[in-house]
Amino acid sequence: MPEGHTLHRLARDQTTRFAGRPVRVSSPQGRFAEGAALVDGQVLNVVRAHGKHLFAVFGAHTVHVHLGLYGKFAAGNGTPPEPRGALRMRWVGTDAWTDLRGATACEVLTPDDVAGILARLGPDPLARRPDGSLAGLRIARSRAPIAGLLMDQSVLSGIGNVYRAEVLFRHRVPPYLPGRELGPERWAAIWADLVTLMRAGVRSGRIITTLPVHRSRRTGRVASADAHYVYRRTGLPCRLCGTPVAMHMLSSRKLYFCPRCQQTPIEALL
DNA sequence: GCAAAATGTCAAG
DNA sequence: TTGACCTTTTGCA
Repeated sequence: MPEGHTLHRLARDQTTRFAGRPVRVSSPQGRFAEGAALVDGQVLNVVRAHGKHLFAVFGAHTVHVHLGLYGKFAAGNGTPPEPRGALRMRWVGTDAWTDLRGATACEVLTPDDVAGILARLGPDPLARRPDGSLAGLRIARSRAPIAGLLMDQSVLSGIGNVYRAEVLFRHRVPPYLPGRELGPERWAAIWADLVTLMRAGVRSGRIITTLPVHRSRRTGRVASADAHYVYRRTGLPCRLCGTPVAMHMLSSRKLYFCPRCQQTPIEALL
């Protein structure tokens, strides 16, 4: 589930489990063999996330991982399992191991390379001191639909298709509204909401946007079918107004929204 | 047992 | 705008 919350959670966990000690790094699949050799046996300093990018610092070498659509880490304690399938990268620490498969990017970078990537990324709601003002300026100058801008990692980073759809619904924003028509107050509210939602996502490891409405009285849990307002709910009734949830393709990604709750005020009056 | 889909990005045209 | 990339999971026969 690689939106920003996943990467920040991974950074935190991997730092806890591996940092401060040497890590055996290998690439059973072979595709990362050269990179692995550069850092194998080195002490891991820290793992950090910015948006959907993960940076594991081994002295002057940084392992950069981008999970893309399919990438996934598996992890455990004790002896790692026999390598199976396309295992791009394996870490083995003193009592912990982790396996990476399917990532779009897994490479060793210099500090300059890392700075170059960070320079291309917009502010991250999961930063220690979140500041959405730069993203707000970009949005206020753009004619592009807000639904597209939210997914643009150079405008703000870490938002994927789920948070995009859900936050627009939560604020009743029409997805095609041009960025310049959003207004600063609405942007401030959206940004603050993203900070809250994504921090909750780091804690739980899931994207739940419907709390507290759909939490079970008995167990306090949210069923996966109840975790979202519109994401992947095409044709199902909107949880607020009952209108069937709509799905459009926008820039070849699926965009989910409620055509009634997310109308512009003027359209709503017609 | 196989096809399709999945939370993403980049390069080619 | 379209396809390539990469792997696992889900859903249908």
